[in-house]
Amino acid sequence: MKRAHEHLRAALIAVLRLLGVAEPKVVLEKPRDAVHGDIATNAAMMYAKGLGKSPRALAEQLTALLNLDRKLILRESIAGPGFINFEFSPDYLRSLATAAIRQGDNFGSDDSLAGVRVLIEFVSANPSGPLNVVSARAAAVGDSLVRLFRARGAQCNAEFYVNDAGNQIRLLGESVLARYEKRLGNPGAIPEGGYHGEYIATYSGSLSDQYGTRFHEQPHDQSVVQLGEMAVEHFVRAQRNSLERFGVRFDHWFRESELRRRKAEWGVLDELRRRDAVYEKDGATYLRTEQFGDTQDWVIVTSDGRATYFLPDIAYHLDKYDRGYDHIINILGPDHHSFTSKMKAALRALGRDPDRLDVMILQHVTLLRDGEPVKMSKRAGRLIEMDELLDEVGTDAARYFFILRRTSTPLDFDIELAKRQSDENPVFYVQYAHARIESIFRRAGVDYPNGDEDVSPLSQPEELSLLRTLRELDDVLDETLGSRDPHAMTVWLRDVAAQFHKFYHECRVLTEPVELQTARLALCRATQIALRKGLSLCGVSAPTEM
RNA sequence: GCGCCCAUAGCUCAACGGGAUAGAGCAUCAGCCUUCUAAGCUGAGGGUUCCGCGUUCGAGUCGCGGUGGGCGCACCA
Repeated sequence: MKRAHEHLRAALIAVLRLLGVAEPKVVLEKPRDAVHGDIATNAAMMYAKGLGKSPRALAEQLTALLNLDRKLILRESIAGPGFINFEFSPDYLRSLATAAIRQGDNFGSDDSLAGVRVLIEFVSANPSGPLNVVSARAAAVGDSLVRLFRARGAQCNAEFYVNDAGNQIRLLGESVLARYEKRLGNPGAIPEGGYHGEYIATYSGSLSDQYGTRFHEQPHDQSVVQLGEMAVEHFVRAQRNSLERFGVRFDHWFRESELRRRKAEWGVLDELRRRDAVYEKDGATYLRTEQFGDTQDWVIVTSDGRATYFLPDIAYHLDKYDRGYDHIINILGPDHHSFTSKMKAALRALGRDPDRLDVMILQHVTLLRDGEPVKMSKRAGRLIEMDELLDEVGTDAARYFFILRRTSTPLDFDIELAKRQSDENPVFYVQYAHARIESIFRRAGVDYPNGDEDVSPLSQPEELSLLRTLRELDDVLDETLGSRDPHAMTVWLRDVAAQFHKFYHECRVLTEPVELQTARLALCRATQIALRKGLSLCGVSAPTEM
């Protein structure tokens, strides 16, 4: 889908070389205003000074020397301070329709990232309760990124880090046991820092039904350990179910307990010591993160000899590095601001290249109901859970809404708006375009076009604009992968749907003579393929009827 | 106090490594269905891109300094 761009770039570079530019860098961009054409370059303005010419004079010279394939680029013109604007040939645009039909589900995909290994860690919620809405946002963003990387042929893995070790799991066990004892009518108190959520009580209840008084009778410590482990498995399973329901599947659930079993955190400590990156103070062991670029030093071993969370986390990231990924991407919630500088400093201290690690911090999700903030679910005392949200608005609307804004901005999620089936709802606008196309095929009673159609009758402005927009999927993939943010996909989908609705309004399909009808059916089919592809990259369905 | 993120139309947001007259949707107002889904389309109004200085042919975009908001700054995870 880059044929015209690649051709133009090569032609411009050749001409600039001819004029004496040693290593020309050519920037091609889409003009903001469509009247300026399809592709613009500022090359004449960039190199005018160096070549001792005025930008416009250089632009004249460049265009005179350019040897362009008119099947791809129809014409060029010089404008403004020295821009050169190029216009796609209509034949090139039309060829995109049949190409899309032949590519089908592979439309927009290529192997430009073949051989690149990418690891994306996301959600990684504590296994002590159900997933909340921030986790849901992370799931939507992370999974879409995985799909986008794979569309470019990268070997991309999704990973969930399970914090199933350490003090918090003991607290979880204590909390479950306390609720369990209460249920049996025995005294039991949730410890300080323990878990009070109602889901703990629900889970404890199911235990007393299933196991009777067993955990009351055996030694306290044994019960705490067992119940902690059982609760972890219970909540991990529940989280996995919620995520699968959301269309999100992880390749690997990485267990912190596995690291601890290998004593990986202590191996890291040894290596840090060897590199003289730690010191003792007040009985605790500090990592010299400040020396390696953070704003402060951090404790990695407490004065009573326990590793803090940070140490096994370093071990975990070292493990990611050792697995040989080219890009290691973390998607974290808004309460992890300190993570990036901290972890990069630790990696630097260990002699690793911190640039391989890319940390995306997601901003908050504010749930609204008709504009009013909702903090608690109907069942009191608890944040809204991901499952409750899915019950109300469904997977499609939820996934789309979560990537509708850039990850760097807080997201207002209006539950009533997401449920509303109207023009205010951006998901339905896009899905409606897809369903509308299907209804044409239903009504026509014809087979889908196979890509051999003669599309030369397509010449209306609406038809050509639609084709231009379809081509841009390629640019959208570049952008989403570069920014590690799928949000641009929703902008493009809206644009495709809008261009289609305009076409639909201006151009009839089924009532036209057969040549035109055939060409327009091909265009409709290409649009449908593009919409389905874009939606599937977001994990959203493309309904054929609405 | 230190750090990260954000600030664009009444509201929610776009604007692809700096580009030409800053665009959509919602809301408001005015139109369009005996013809393929009106969950749609067309048009109108609406802006000192938070402020100031700087960098340059050119700044919403980059730099510095402010202002306002969000969030972090544990021998918790």
